Amino acid sequence: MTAIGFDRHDHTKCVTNTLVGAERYCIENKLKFTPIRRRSLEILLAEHRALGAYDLLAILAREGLGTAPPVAYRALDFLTSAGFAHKIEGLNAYIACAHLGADHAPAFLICTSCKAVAEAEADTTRHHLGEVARATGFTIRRTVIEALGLCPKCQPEAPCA
Amino acid sequence: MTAIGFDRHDHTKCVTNTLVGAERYCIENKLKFTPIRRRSLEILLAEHRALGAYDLLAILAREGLGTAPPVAYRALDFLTSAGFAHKIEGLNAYIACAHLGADHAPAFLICTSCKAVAEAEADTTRHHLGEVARATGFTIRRTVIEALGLCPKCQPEAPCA
DNA sequence: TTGCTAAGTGTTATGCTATAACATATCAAC
DNA sequence: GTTGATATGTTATAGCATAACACTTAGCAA
Repeated sequence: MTAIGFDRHDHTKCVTNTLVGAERYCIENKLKFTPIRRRSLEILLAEHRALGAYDLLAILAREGLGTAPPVAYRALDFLTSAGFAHKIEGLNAYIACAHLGADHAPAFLICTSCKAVAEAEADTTRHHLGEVARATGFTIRRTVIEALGLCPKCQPEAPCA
Repeated sequence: MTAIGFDRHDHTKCVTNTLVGAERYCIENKLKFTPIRRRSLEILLAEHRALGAYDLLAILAREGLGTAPPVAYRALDFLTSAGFAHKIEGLNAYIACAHLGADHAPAFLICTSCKAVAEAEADTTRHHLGEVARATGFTIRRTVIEALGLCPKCQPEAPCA
């Protein structure tokens, strides 16, 4: 398992790959990757950090792409539906998907200090929850798996570098 | 593992046990189990369903126990801090703890149709997330593990009884 | 071309969720 | 009975999200 987010990595590649992948996915599935949607994904991709809908809106507004809340929420709905972004329920915030293409149950490690987010795959967890669900007759639509705490950089003994 | 919530069980016992347990815990830890706090827990315990803060407030208001939002949020803060209740992040709602006393990482199966909630223990999941956390140097404070979907009663082919 | 349809966008208004801030009350310890 | 800590009452406001409706654009068919 890999957890993209806290480790060093080639972020330019990370951004490009996701944008290219999203573009291809949209063509294949006849979805419209409009300027607002594309720019919203770019903004979320800029850092591995969770962004509130109104934070996103503020940036879009600065760039003349829309001023009212629905603009941001529509873009976020599109991105999350398509699997290009995820909502972090524990923060009421959004983040670009770090494993685009995988049909996945994402799990997140969320730093409550600097809001950095690492995305991991949650297969094991999913199986575990799946067992309980089967036993009780429950049908799972979506899983929310989040660990809130402190990232390596924000540990008490080693303050943010 | 058990998942309290969807199965038939002696709910009167379930309520009484939790209230008695909460009372004992408060005495042992010198916490004040005031009328508002006690009544709030009773209200959450009434059903294995998630209740919004304002739903709780409406009931408290009807009974003359407070009218402004902070009343409900303070009670909920107390109950969740003490481990008597949990917040369901996926619904922005609250539910009484079904495993009082256990130092636990709860996992929830949440019916998006009728809002029934089953609480299970998430030891396996916790271990799994713990592994990833250790590998990346992340310190976990709290885990949110929720599966959203349909409960046995709300399955498409068998509408709510 | 024209017109139809579906999807996307612009905008206003509103509702739900949560907390800040400050005044008042209660209670236990000294 | 004063002090200090905790709980409660109250007003106001901040933050998150969506309903509803008008307008526009793109694609397709007659």
